[in-house]
Formats: sequence, structure tokens, C-alpha cells
Amino acid sequence: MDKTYAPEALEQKLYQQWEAAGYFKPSGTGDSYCIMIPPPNVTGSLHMGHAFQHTIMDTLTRYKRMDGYNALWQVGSDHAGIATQMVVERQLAAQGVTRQELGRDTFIEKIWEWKAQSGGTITQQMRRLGDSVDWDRERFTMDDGLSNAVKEVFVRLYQENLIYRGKRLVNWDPKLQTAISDLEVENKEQQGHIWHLRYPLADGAKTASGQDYLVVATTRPETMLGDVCVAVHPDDERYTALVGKFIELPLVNRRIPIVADSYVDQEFGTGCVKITPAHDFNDYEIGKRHQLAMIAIFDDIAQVRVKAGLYTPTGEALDTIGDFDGTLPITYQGLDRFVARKQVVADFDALGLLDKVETHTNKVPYGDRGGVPIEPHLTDQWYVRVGPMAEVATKAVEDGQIQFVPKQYENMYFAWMRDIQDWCISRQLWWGHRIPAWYDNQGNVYVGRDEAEVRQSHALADDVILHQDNDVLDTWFSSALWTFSTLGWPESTDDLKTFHPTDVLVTGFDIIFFWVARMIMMTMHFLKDENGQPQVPFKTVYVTGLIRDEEGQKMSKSKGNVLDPLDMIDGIDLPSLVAKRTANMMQPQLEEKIAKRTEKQFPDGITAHGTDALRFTLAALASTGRDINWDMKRLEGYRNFCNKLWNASRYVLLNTEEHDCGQSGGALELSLADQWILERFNDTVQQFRQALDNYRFDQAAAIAYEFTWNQFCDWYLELTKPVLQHGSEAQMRGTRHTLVTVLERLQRLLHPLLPFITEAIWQRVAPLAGVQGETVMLQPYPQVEAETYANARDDMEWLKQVIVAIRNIRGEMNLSPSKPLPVLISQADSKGRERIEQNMTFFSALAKLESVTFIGTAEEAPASATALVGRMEIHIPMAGLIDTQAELARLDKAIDKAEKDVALVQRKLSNENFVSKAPADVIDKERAKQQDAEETLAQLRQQREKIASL
RNA sequence: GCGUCCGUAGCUCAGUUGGUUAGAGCACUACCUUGACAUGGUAGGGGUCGGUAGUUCGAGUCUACUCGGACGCACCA
Repeated sequence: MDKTYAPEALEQKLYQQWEAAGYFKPSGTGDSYCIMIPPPNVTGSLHMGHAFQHTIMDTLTRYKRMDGYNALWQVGSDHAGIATQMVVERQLAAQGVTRQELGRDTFIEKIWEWKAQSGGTITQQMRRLGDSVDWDRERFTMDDGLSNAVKEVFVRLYQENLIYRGKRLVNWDPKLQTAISDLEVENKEQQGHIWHLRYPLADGAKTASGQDYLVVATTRPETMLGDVCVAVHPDDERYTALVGKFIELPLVNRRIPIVADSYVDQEFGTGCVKITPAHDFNDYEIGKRHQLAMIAIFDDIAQVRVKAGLYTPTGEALDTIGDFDGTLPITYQGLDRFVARKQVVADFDALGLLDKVETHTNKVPYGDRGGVPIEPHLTDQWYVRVGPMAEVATKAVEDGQIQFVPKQYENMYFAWMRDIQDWCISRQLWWGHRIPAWYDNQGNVYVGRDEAEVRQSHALADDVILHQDNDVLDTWFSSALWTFSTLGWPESTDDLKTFHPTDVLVTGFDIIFFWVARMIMMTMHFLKDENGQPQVPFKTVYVTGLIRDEEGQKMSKSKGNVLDPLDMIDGIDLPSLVAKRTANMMQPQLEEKIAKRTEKQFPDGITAHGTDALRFTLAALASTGRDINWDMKRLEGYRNFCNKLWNASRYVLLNTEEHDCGQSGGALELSLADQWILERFNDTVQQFRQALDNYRFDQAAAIAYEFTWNQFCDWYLELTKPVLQHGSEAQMRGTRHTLVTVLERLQRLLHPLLPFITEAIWQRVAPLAGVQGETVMLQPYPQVEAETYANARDDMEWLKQVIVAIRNIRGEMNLSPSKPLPVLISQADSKGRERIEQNMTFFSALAKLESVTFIGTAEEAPASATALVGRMEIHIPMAGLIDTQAELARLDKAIDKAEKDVALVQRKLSNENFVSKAPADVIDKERAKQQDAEETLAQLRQQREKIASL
């Protein structure tokens, strides 16, 4: 083995071997274990959050695969409708072409080309991360199988009246010119204004205070062009007399009624609200309540129309409302909504109708993709009636059929499910699953799997012209089917029987509503078990937090603090990192700032750490559900850990390869250290398994680290040195056997977290340990075994204490580590003496001793530095070695501590309440502690006197 | 406004049902180039657990309030 751990030299080679050998495939035997990957955007690239989730998924998959399960990690990607379409549109824009110029078919071809070109990025990244997914089963949300599943689901839901089409007010993104779901709207707080407009009363009416106008307050004055009434609260005495009377709406010269509606808050503003049902969700409801027609003043890009759309309260088109034919004042026609706003305000002002303007902090809805304010817009859209499905899906979580880890996310899920809105699934995009609905020239709609089916089922003659709906489905519609569509649904496949329901879903809290909830709804609606009961898509949802930068900031391109997982693995020089972070900026003016920040943070770029170190770090930081503040220092520490494991293995191999490790017979004599490490390893297996079973990857990492470094390397390997130097044949054979046995098993244990380094080491050590096989990946996972060496643990741990006590004196007295010391031991009980005498080689080697002498009492010892282990005293004669003052200081410190201990215990035990109320075992413990502390204190004081008298 | 989470050593984080003197890694100090490893070894220093008040024999760990931070949902034009 190379002297230094060099991940780049082994990782990819091993991955290729695994993949070529088909090790990632389900074994076909054993109980099934299945994880569905959250399909990443096919044309995107993996960020740290993906690396984090993939580490968890791969660790679980490898663990279960080794543990005998028929394990499948299903891989695939998502077509990511808007995101992908936007990327390609931007590319076209750079060439001065629009998608409209290309036409739908050509544009979609372009996207497929782009997918072919960039779609490999993610799969390559996944290979770098060591993901053990079954590549042969890779799926894409727009491949034929999944597209069929989408059509099937759409048609069935339509037939069940769970999908409907209607003209409704939707969240409209005027930039992208598509509807988006309410989930995709982000309310941003903004400093804006609230305008108070005077609305003249018609027919000479007056307010209670004698004014001939009402004042309405609005944040969107431009919508007044579409006002249909003014609402006041029914109990508002200022206005009750005016209800039923009319307003002479300025600028447009329409009469609109004054209505009473308890929605109005009397306290807010003037208590008068202008109502524009076609442009505000609350107004929409009020309009419906009062049976008022709607006036839609904006077109698809949120510019004022020449002629407003006129509709009944239920969305039927009208030619006129009264004698209003919809024509809008020419001055506003074609104006953008924000230009129109200024114009309307100016015109009100000019008419003396602008009462006042206040600054106002309001929440403005933005589309999370387009980045412009969304516009409530009246359009025809398709909806899923989610109510009935939501009920079933909620119950599944209430009943514990599906469990969230950590549990608190269940509340979030319930809260959303409780007042869930119908899901707008149509998008005015080109990239996606086209809605399987056809229209004839009369506007009749026919839903079916394809046009032929539609014609047949509706007995439509061949000469009836049909055209398919232009819109596509929300991306999340197809990903809601992911758990079963990837396994072959609607066919009744073996895979479905074997792997569904799946086991764990690993995902971020940010898509619980978008994806997790919808997946539960869809799956439970379409998949039933043999008893006809709904099947859940997965039993556990492991929710991960976000990976943030070291300052706790979200990573984002515009902040320039994004870290690429591959840069953690391979390293990157500063210029390349800066270039990467400043490439393709939406706001180029930030480039300089980002470059500076990057230079400050990574003056030397980033060094390579390897995949295993990255994975181990992510696991170590994965405490349940919390966001992770990324820390390069942790990564470095765990790279060092890999190096430690590597070098420990080198030591083992150097001492065992080409030596007799007892695989072909011969007496094996196991030392105390051998027995001890086998027991410690067994404990570690138990703890490590438990941690993984409970999704405590942080604990798993800590357990692995503690055993490997602090026990195996720091103690065990050191303890083997004296045996291998001076032991008998049988002793050496026993120790070599233990070395290779533990090292081999350790690789199996750690493999799920550290796939590469463990494979590299395992392949070398397995033959020495007599283990057959090509790969550690498919070895049985270590089992917890019955205890074999009952006393080894206590004996060795005690011996370690004695050794540490001596090292402690050496360290504190500044005695050279290379100088062998004589020690005298007094007050040893028979067990202690036995433990030392039987392990003298270990003892004197690890404590670096010249001699060990047992004496009766401390009086027989010369002036010494002293340490206590239990009641046993360890003396290191001072003769020329130790400075009296230093030893006195050391003892004072120990006495100080002992005094504190005694005082603390005494305080507890002298508390009547404690003694009378605490459980007996707790009191007994305290009593024992008291005795121990007092004896320790006495011995230390005695020793101090002795030294002081010198 | 409703709800959730977080605030523990200089930094990043653990701390299971309340019970020994609160842990880890990194950073820090001293000593050590001993043949697995200086991406190392040995020893050591460092927190009273955001604050206040309670419950309890006993609280980082339960309760209330409070300060600071993050987030989700709903919002009044």
C-alpha cells in the first residue's frame, strides 16, 4: 500500500469495477429494501444538498444490501418543466431566437438535444459520490413508461371526477406566461404605498359625515379599471345608509354598487374596499358572494387590454355587462401594469380625487421562477380535486403507516393537508407532459389516453377535427407518481410486487408539500394491497435540513457562496473557483464582490479530500432535521481520519502479509489486548447498527471514529507491537489473526459510510483473514455476537487507566517520553497485581517502563511522584528526575479536585430531602462515591506531606 | 397573528425516558522527527449549558415568561 492515503488513485477505479460487475443490482433474494431517489432536474447539477441526501441513501442501501436484503436504490431524473424550458430559452435568446419563432416541435427537439448533452452531468456526479444505484433501471419522468403512467392517471382521475377544467382566478406569471400553483408563489415583504382614492357617490348620495364621496384605500390603484363594487362592513354605521346605492367610478365612468360584506375590516383604512374580482383572490370570493360579474383588465403579459374580458361570477364569458362592452379608456390601453398604476394615480390626482398616499409595508407575491410579481389572472386551467385524496393521505400519517423523521415535520404536513387547495396542474409551457385532452371546434372537451381512444370512446367520426390541449402538466404531477411509475405501473409488474411500498424517502423539508404529500395522495389512490387497502409509497420519510455556508447563509449563486461537492472531492484552485462562482451570473454587477469573498475565504483554493471524507463529514453533521453549517475544518478532520485508517491498515498488512496469520491451523494464543479489541469491536457493531437503524448518521460517524482511532489505532495497534516483537509463535499467530480479523470486519462495518477506502483495504486484508469474495460490497454485514471473553474488557480498561496515570506523570513532570522509568506499586489488591503481572509486556511497553516493583505500603517507597488508580498507588521515584516543587504543585491540583469531589458528595448526602426521597440505588452510588473520594483525598494528602517534608 | 425549530467550550456540533464532576472534532498550549501515520504521538488548558422565575431531593434535560436567530402558514384592501 502507498504510504499516503490518495483517494483519487482508488475511488473511480473501484466504482467502475463495481458498476461493471453489476454489484448495484438487487440480489433477487431476501426481503426487499427500496429507496426511490428524489429525481434531480435532468439538466441541472448536484449541489451539496444532493451530496448530503445521496450519502444517506447510499449508506442505507449499502447497509441493507450487505445485511441480506434485496436492496434497490432506484435512480432517475426529472424533466423539471419550467426550469429546463427557461434554460433552453435563455440559450436561444443568446442567439437572438425565441421559442415562438422556432415553433413548438422544433423547440422541444432543442430541449431534448440539451438534455442529451447535459443530462450526463448528474449521473457522472453520482458515480463520483459512490452512489450504488442500479443504473440499468434509470428512469426519466418523460420516458415512454412514465408518460403512459401520467396519461393513465390523468384519464382515470378525470373519469372519477377528480380532475376538472375551469375558468378560475390563478396565480399567473406574466413573465413566463403560465399559471403556477399557490406553492410556487413566494410572498416578499416590500416597501410600497397605499393610495386613498375618492370614489364619488352617484345620485347625490352623501356619507353620514356629509361627504359626496367614499375613500377607498388600495395598494393596486390600477385595478380600479376593473372594479365592480365597493364593499363596506354591514355593521359600519358610517356607511350603512349607502349600501345599495352607487358609485360613479372615475376614469372609466361606470356605475358600481356599494355592497355590505363582513369580510371588510372596519378598523383598517377607511373601511371601504374597492372590489376587483378578476384581479384579487379575496375580491374574487366577494364577487361570487354578491353575484357580480367580473372585469378582467390585463392580458397575459399584464398589460391593460383594449377591451376587458367580461365574465359571469362563475366564469362564463359575457359580451356586455349592462351597457358596458368592456372597452377600456384609450389612455391606459397597452400600458404595463406598473405604468398604468402611475397613470391612474396621476389622473386621480389631476381630478382632485387623490385623497392621500401613505407608505406601507406590504407582501407582494412573486413567482419563484420568473422573479416578477405574479398577477391573479382569469384563465381556463385544469385542477385536481385533492380533498378526498388528502383525507386518506392524512390518515396514513396519523395512523403511523408513514412516519416522518424527525417527527415534528408531521405537524407541518398536517397543517398543510388540513386546508389544502385544489391543485392547478396545467402549465402554459411546451416542455412537459401534454394534457391528454382534445377539443372539437365547438369547444367540447374529450379526455383520453390518445386521440384514437378519444374518437372511439366518444364515437367521433374521422372528419371531426380535434386538437389537443396546448398546455402541459405541472412537473410535480409526474413526480407524484414516481414511486410506482418507476416500477412499471400501470402494468402489474413483479417489481411493483417486490419493491412497493418502498422503505425510506430521503428528502428536504422544502418539498414536503410539492412532492411528498402529493406522492402519498397519488400512490394511495392508485395502488392497493391484496386486501384492497391503499398502499403507502414509503414507510419512512427522512427529512434533511439545508446545507448552509460557514456563516449559516443559504448557498446561492447570487451570494456566490455555493460549494460544489466535486470540489470537496477533487479540490480546485482559486482562479477556477472564482471563475466558476462568477460564471453565468444573472446579476453581473455582483461578480467583483463574489470574487473578493472567494479569495478571502479560500486564498489557496480548496485541496482534495476524496469522496469518503466528504461522505463521512456529511454523515457526521447529519443530526436529524437540522440545517448544517458547512465546515471545511470538519472535512479536513475526516480526511485525516481516512488517512489514519489507511495507515493503520498499512501497519496491519506489513505485519501480517507473508506471515502466518493462523488461517491454516497452528496454535493461536490470544493476548488480553486481542480479546479486548474483539469485544470492543463487537460493542461497536451493536452501537453502529443501532445508530443506522435509527437514522442517526452523526452518531454512527462518531462511533466509527471513536473505535477506529481511539481504540483500534491508539491502543490496540500499540499493544500488538510488543507481542509481534517478543511473543511466542502462538502469541504472534494469535495477534496477527486478531489484527486481520478485526481489520477485515471493520472494513465491512464502515463500508456503507466509506465505500472506497474500505473496499481498497478489504481486498488486501480479506485473504489474510480467510474471507472469500470479490468485493466488500456484497459481504455479510457484521453481526453482534455473544460475548466470548468476559473479563477482557474490564481487565484491559483498568490497565489502560494505569498506563494513562503513568503517562500523565510523565507529561506533567516533563519527563522525556523516551526515558524508561522505574515504577513502584503499593496498595495493589490481588486482582490488580494479577492484571499487571500477567500483562507485564504490555504494561512496560506502553508506559515505557524500566522496571515494576510491588511493595507493601507507600512507606517503603522512596520520594516519588504518585498517581492513584482506585486505591492502588503508583510511584515514580524522584531521584534526579522530578522536581519537588513541580510534584507538590501537581499534588495540590489533585487534592484540590478531590476536595471538591468530597464536598460535593457530602453536600448531597447531608441533604435530608435527598436521603429520604431519592431512590436507593442513587443514594448507594453517592455513598460509594463519597468513600472513594475521601480515601483518594487521604492518600493524596499523605503523599503531599511526604514530599513536603523532603 | 398562528405554529415549528434553534441558542451548550474560540468554531462546527452531540447530550436518549431529569441522577456520577456536561462530551466530540477542529482550533489552542507544552513536549515529542520512537520504522503504520506530522493528514502523526503524548499530556494539558478551556463551557455551568441565552436570560428570569418555577416544578423537583436533584434540571443543559420538564413548565411559564423573556431576549436573540431561522423557518413554515395565514394576512387588511
